[in-house]
Amino acid sequence: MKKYREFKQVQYPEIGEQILAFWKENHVFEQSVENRQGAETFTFYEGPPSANGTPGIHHVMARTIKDVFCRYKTLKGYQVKRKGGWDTHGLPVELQVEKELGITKEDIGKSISVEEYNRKCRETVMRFKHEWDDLTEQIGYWVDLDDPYITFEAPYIESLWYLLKQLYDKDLLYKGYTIQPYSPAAGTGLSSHELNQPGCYRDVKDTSITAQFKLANEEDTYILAWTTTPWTLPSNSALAVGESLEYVKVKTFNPYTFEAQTVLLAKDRLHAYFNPKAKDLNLNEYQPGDKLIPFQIIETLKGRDLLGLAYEPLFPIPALLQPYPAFTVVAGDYVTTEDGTGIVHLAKAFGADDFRTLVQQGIPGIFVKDEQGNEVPVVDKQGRFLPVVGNYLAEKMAEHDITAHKNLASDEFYVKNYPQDDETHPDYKSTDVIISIILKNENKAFKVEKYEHSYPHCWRTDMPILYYPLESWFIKTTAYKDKLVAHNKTIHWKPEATGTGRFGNWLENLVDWNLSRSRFWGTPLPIWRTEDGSESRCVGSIAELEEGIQEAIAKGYLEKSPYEGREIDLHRPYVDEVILVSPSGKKMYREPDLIDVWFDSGAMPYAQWHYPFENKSVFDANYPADFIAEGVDQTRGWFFTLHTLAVMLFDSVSFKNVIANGLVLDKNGNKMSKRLGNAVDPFKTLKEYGPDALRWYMLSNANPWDNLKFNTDGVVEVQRRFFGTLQNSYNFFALYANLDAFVYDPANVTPVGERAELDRWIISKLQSLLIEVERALDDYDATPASRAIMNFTVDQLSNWYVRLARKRFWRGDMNPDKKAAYETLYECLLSISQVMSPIAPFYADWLYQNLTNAIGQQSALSVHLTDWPKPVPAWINADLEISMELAQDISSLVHSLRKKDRLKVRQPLQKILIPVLSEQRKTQIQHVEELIRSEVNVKEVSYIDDTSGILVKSVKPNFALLGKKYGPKLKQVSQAIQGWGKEEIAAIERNGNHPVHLGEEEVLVLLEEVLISSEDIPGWSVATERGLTVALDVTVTEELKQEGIARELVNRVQNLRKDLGLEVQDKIRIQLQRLNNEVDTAIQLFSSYIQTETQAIELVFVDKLTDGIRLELDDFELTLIIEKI
RNA sequence: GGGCUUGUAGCUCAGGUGGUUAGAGCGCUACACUGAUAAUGUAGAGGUCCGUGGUUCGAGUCCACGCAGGCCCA
Repeated sequence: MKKYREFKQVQYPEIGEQILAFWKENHVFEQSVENRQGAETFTFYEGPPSANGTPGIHHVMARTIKDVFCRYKTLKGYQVKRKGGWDTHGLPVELQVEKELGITKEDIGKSISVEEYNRKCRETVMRFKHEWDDLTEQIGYWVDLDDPYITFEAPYIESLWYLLKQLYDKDLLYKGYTIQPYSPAAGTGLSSHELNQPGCYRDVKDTSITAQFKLANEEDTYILAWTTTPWTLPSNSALAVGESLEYVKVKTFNPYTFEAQTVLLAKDRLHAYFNPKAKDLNLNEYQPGDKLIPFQIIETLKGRDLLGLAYEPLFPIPALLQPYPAFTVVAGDYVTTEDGTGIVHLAKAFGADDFRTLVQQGIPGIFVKDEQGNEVPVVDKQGRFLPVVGNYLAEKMAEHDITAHKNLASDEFYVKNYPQDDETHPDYKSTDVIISIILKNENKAFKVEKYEHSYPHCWRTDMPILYYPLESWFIKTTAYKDKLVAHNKTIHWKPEATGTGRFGNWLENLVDWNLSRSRFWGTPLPIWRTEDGSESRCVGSIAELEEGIQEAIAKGYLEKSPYEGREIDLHRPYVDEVILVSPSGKKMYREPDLIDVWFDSGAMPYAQWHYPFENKSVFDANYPADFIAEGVDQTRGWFFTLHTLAVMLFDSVSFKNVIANGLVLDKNGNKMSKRLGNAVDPFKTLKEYGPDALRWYMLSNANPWDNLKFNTDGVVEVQRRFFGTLQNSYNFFALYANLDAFVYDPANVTPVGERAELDRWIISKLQSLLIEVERALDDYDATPASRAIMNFTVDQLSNWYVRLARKRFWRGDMNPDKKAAYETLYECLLSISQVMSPIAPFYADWLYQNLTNAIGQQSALSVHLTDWPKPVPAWINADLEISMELAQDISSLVHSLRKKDRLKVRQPLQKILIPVLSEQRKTQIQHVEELIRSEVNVKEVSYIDDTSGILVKSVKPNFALLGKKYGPKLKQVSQAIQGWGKEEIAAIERNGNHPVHLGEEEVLVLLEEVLISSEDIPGWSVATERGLTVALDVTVTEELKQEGIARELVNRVQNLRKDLGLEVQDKIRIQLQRLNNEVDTAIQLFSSYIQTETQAIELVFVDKLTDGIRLELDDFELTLIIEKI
């Protein structure tokens, strides 16, 4: 009976299905977790995907990485719980719902209620859960799908509220403002998504001004700064320069007022403002109105020299003046000399860069107080100047006699043409133009021109947008910057650069986390405030909310609870209906904002367990995570929010090791997109190639943090080269083990020390492999691990061990050597099944079971329930590994020599000659001499050494050593060494050193500073590689020729046996037609050899064979008949 | 525009701390082997190591500036 299953051909996708069914039936995943009950935990956090879209091939990548390390740690003895999760809130869900319903945000609350809308979102968001679960199973990603966390569920949100309240109580939650795209025409802020709609950015011609800012402490000296939004100039409160840029002071004249003056701008921008033709003009000869304006550089200085310079504001409106350090020069890292003057005007309220820079520099912006005493920008939400500026402009228009298309009142100075005035009116003047004229007249403008650029427009109103400060709730992350940075340094990032670079820099340039989103489907901000904003509170639990509701009912502010007769739902609109009572007894309303969905996912370590309301001990045992993995695009998303919440609330990291993987691109390196049709369908790919080759390809092809150019050719190659070879090796084992009725008996194995050299070699290699794979996986490096396994399997085990050991398997009956060979091969295969199992879990389990089914109870049910194989250091034999490498190299050299002389391996040759320069080298080769002889089919190996007198040595400088010692003189020294002959080499070998003359000087070159080798044997055909030289005796004697003929015949008979479909153990009779020449002689001479090899009971010559098979050999023809006995 | 990242053979990728002749697999060409055979071995062709400067006796490797692709952020 066959103990080991044999396979003609293997369908990898079927193995996937079979093993998956096996896992399910036997609850292998559950067992792999339960088996480790009480063991040390290894905590993994699942970054929740969103199920409102179908999964793509890149999800296979991400999930494979997660799975590999969780499986590995399980084998290593840890208990690894993996709770799945779903991300359910956010804009993509809303947009999808709107698309399907054919509505826009404006319809919400009108044609559709918030209640209805959110119900729709809730239905939509889990739409593709089934596909996701399917994929997860099919690729073998082990994660608990039965009890996942879901971010829209009330307990989850309750945990979020708890965390928010912690922040609120620590005074880390505050209301401020941020510069956002805003449409005055529509009266609403726009998301970046809305701004990226096609057609939003349009080329428009705007009036641009290069304004002159007069230095406070220098006569007639002005800083030039350029802007395409002149209306922001009244809000200017600082100017930014590039610290390392070069600036020049130029003596010249104002082109509008012709006044003599000195201006300051970037050196690289000089040509944009001054005509080179005017370079040599004399400043004294300038007449007002001259076309060419002379100029003269009087000083060059660096940007950093300008820092702190004070200047006078362009618009001296008393209400707008601000205390020092306003109106000074600061450094801006984004300043360039691409356009403008290399000096950038900053208006805190109207630019995100401006805002950030001024906040960092501690410089006030230009704001005025409204009736409530709040600071507001000088442009209102309708997009027009407040009267404080409007009045000034109107006065100046009168003063400078400027006529516009209509009489502009102080509240009619719109910064863009929002009233849609007739721009074709002959006197039409935009506010930008009016400002320009005023500045020109007041010697405050150096250049005014129309400038065409791309500017964003509101997709609803088609009107230009403004960047405008809007109210938002923030988490004061900047207060924890140092701790965030310090904790990050303890995190092990793969690749490291993402942690230090992308993530580290992000932390260094941290701004407060803007939590607010003006949306409907998401976690509501649990903050209630009185209408005047004087009192507020943050609700941290459902109980607290219900208490508050009761209080409000008692007070008469609420008629009844919005939750009367329904389950608690913390979403809008229900929470919006809740009114709370302030400490002073006033009504409090919820701030209408939702929070950033990244808070949802960043809080999963706590919220997935409904912490702290439930599962406190589970949380404690699983915090922080040992390992997480997501795409590198999550750096500022999930990675950041996980880290921030952990540091701010728990003064801890939330993950210790993280892999940030790259993108999966199409085979040409383009981004995959459903629209372009180059997206790879993971289900189709799985069906075709099965999960193992796909997973293996993705991890072995390149490091996961490099982008992967996904090409199915690569999957095919992995399947053929690695899985095919491995399967072949297994089949070979199974075939002969079954013939010999060999069954591996763990209780009775041949001690390694008693096995053949070849066995001990592959076992040594195997130990090295175990160590290497373990080291790589411990360092979260799956790619080198997979490559090492592949290399061992293909190059060492299959192409060397099995090839050389073949004869031991098929020759004779069971004997100790044969048993050891079976055991060795079996152990290698078994270990491979284990170390490959994290990466290729299906095939590995299948292989493991095929190997172990015969020994029943003594093995585990599944490879995933085993312990990681421990390497045995005592089995590592470095000398033997070197010897075997020499055998491989020598064989390769002999093969190439045979090839040069067209001598087939089947033709035996007498001997090879190997020069050896040391006794040690000789011993190493002698160890494997037998192997070499049979591999290359030669009778003997001889060695020649110094005593032979025929060794020809050559010498090369060892550059690494000599370079360090001689530096610039290296060339001379190495030239001298290369000129050495026999005597010098002999001398240095004898004395340990040899002198070299460098002109006058003499230096001693030491023996270890040169490399001596032997690359020639006079009179022999030799080949050399990596310092190893081999010569082959190519003489074919009569005897060798006869043996060659015998081998040739054996070969042909074997082929015929196979053609006839004979089994390995079948016996035959051979009849040959007599030729009466040296062929007959050869065959007779080697008849017993031929008979043994071909299992021929009889070998007879006859005179005439009528139905014989004609064989054409190299030099002769044969006619023969073989028949089964 | 900024930060990070990648660029080595036709393709996919290796190439600690600088060392003179840059490797592997696939593909291609030729030859061989044949009791693993839809497997295997050997040899050959194929390189501006993205470019330009620099440091050095010596640069794929270190530095600077570019170019091209990618991600994130503005």
